[in-house]
Amino acid sequence: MGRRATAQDVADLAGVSRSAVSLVLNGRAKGATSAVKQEAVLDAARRLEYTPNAVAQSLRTSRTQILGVLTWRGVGGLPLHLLAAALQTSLDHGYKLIKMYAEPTELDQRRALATLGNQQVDGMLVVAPDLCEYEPVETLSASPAVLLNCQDPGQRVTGVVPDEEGAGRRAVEVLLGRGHHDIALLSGPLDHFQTGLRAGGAVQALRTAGIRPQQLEAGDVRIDEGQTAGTALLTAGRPPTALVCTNERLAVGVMLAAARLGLSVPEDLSLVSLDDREQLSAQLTPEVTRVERPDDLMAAHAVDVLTSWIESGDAPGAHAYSFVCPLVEGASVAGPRGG
Amino acid sequence: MGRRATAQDVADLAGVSRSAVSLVLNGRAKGATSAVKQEAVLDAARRLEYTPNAVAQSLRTSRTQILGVLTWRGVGGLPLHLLAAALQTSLDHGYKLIKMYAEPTELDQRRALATLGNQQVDGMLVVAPDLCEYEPVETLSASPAVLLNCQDPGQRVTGVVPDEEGAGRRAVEVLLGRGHHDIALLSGPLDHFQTGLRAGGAVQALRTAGIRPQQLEAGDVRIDEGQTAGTALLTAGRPPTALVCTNERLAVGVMLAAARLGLSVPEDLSLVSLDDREQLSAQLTPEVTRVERPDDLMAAHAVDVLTSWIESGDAPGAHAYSFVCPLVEGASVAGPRGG
DNA sequence: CTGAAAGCGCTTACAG
DNA sequence: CTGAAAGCGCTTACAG
Repeated sequence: MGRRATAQDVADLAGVSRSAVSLVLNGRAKGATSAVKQEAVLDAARRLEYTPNAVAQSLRTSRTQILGVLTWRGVGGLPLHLLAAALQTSLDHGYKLIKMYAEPTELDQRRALATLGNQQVDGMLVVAPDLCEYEPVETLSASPAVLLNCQDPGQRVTGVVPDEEGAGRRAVEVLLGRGHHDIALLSGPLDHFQTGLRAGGAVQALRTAGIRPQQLEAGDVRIDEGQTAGTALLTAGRPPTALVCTNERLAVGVMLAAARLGLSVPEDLSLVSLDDREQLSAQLTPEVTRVERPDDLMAAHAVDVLTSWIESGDAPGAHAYSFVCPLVEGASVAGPRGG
Repeated sequence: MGRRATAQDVADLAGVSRSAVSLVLNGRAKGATSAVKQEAVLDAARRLEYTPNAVAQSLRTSRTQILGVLTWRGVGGLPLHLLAAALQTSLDHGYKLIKMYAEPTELDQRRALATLGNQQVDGMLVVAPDLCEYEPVETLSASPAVLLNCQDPGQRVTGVVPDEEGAGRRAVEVLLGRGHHDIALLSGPLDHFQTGLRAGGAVQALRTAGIRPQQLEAGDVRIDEGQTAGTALLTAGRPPTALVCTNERLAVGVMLAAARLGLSVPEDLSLVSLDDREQLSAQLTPEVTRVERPDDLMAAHAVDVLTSWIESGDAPGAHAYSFVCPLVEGASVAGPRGG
């Protein structure tokens, strides 16, 4: 990049000392430096296209304006939307991000955190691909750190999570509200923590309404698995009038199954999906009613908490923030007889 | 994080000078330091859990082991898969990544590159969401930089791109090879550079075979648009026996349209899609035959070129690397009469 | 074979 | 109101 101008170069050109340059450029000259000199510095900086070397600044101030992000691959791959949202907010706050992948093993996590620590990051963000319990290693609880989409069972580190159980409940309530009694639930593998919560919330809402749910468990969260399960459900002796899917890929499969069987949504089957932020259910015809995970809000909140902690210097108590998953109404829900 | 141990601490504990610590830990002690002292240093470092402060190292060596990534939002959002692949390879090479979003405007690009420059990144990676021509600002061409999924029309900066035209051609050839003559093409908006290339390649292959293609242009790359277009195509007077979709979301829509109409793939319609790496066409039933963009290979190559440039110190000539898009056979192609 | 010294580019008390 | 000096934690010629 050629040689970059340094504060010394600016000082030389402006005819002042290096300290003066630093003060003026950092806005601490407030009357301590004559207006003429201030102008000279500003002008010299402009002409030399001077911008301070962030590495040198960091070494001196021991603040890097960098957040470390630790993430890993889950059943649906990386939490790309959460990561993108976190990056957006961080940049808005004037922080850069250094991301590390790690296997969820303790050794790997520790190694990645060490690398981030050497890099002198100002804080850490742990972003889980699937909602889970996360046991933080001690380095984490000792420094500014926030968990996103996971939570510390020991409550030592602040976590920001979606209310997945509430999302499952809400999906069911939409159908109950339209008068459905024959409601089925199609989920991914139930041993998966996140799916378990979603399904659990849905089942609980059904039980509360005195409905014994018909439950199907797909082998995997995939479109084809959804199609297979959907076909089985719809060709059974007495198919339900409504269905909740715990993931939108399953919902796509169900729509394909219904189309194949000549059945219409919502006339023959009302459908509500929990969303995984891939924008699939929104593009189906009819648009599928869904309960979404508020990735943008969650990520923004996590970054807000983290940066204000860094900037205030004192640790807030460890909280668990639970975010409501909002309902987005499509056109896939009608009454039990298509009404 | 409490106070981290410094090289001085290690030197004190080991009873040697700071220089000795640095030499031993960087493996440059080769006989210059007695074996006993080397052991003492290593041992002290271990006991203090010493790891060098990367910021201080960077300031001294003027190497950060950080790559700057510049990216922006395209029609399908961010190029998340390319970014994930680039991160993976970078970490494998011992480089961290700092990512910046920028609008594709020159001002924004310039600002983001300036931030990255202040951070003293060792090199820059420009990752485009959709294949395009990218006019690099001068800072880029003056430092180690590689373009991923875009290319410099002026050929000053190395670019790594997929052969989208070839992908379009290949999709058609699969159908021609099975004896189809009635082949339609469903694309996204043709004024989109990437879509234009895909469609162009397909049309060219069709023309070469003496086939005048039936072309449909969806208003947007969405499932529902694909479904609408697919329905129109399949209910027309004389529907084609085969179809190429330029994007997998369109293919999902076509599958839904076919299912609704009681038509089967591939018996009634053979289908080939160009893939956008969302793993949708792979999860349809039947699995859709597709031509994929080799994101992992492209990203790995871009990072390889960039890091070896950084490490060798001298700029390689600006190249344009074009990557072949491989065919992945599903079960969505048969002969014109379902044979 | 080893240690003392310089210096990367900054910021910030501290004298004058 | 301003400049000279120290120091962040490292690496690397350079004396001894």
